[in-house]
Amino acid sequence: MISSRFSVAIHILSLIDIHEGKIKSEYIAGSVNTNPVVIRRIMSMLGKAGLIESRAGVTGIKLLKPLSAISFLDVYRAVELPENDVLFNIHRNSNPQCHVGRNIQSALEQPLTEAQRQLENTLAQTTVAQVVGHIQSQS
Amino acid sequence: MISSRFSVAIHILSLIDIHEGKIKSEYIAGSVNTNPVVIRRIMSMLGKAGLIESRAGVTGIKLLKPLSAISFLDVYRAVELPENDVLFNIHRNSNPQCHVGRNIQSALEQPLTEAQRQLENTLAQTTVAQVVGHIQSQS
DNA sequence: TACAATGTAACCTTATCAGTTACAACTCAA
DNA sequence: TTGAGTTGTAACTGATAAGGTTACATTGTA
Repeated sequence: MISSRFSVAIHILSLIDIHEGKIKSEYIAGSVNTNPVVIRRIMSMLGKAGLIESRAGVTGIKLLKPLSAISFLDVYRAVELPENDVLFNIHRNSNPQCHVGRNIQSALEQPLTEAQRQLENTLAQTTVAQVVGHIQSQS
Repeated sequence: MISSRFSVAIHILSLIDIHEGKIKSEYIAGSVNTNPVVIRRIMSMLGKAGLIESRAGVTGIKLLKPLSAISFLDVYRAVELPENDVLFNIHRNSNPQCHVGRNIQSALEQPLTEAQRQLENTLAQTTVAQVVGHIQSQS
């Protein structure tokens, strides 16, 4: 299952936008209902992905792109798939002396890559701005 | 990341088909390069999903459907998503006194459900028979 | 009846995640 | 310039899940 970091990250970005950056990690933690360090940890990933910027000692977070230019895929890539960007964990070390063991990996690669591509395609089509739009339309 | 159970399950089904069911868990384990109990554990899930049938004491596994009728989605559902069938873990317990916290969950539900649906759609379009076809076309 | 295979429970190790404490580094206002 | 307040991170603690392993009861068959 994809970790809750992903949905928390979208929550964080929405709050930054709505409060125009004048917000601290402790406030965000109060809205998410978790510890400020959890928030700062996720913000650190968003920062490394070039989505936000913040500075030690300074209250406030800057969005480096408008939310309409930040897709779910951008967020997903920022906080998930740490090393190899692969969704399906194909077992390695199959027995090369077995015909099936020798070829199973290459047989799985194409369809599973395609499935991941479709998932990412869909994630690319929603922006965080749409989330804020939905939230603002609620009472 | 989706666990390797999924790819191992496809490996198992391919072997059963190629050997026409005359095969034991120990042999499969040799091809996958793991412990027979790991294989039997996954076979148990495939059995509960109605894809295969085997009996204690009897060598051999029966496919309950032709591989051309077993999609990657069938296998995925058999061995992953144990309880709630949800791919994205949305954080619960957001602060209901915060406008964002109160509405983030409903804002995320629709796009994430759609993304999962697209992934599953793609998985539904590949069958395990295609994997066996690919393997048999190799040397 | 004895052998061989399956089905499962139980345990261990490892990895990841989320929560938490602690603290260094940094800003800015008084 | 000092002190309060904030961020950035390291480190530790469960909790949970996965894969590997041992052990053994159950079952069918030669």
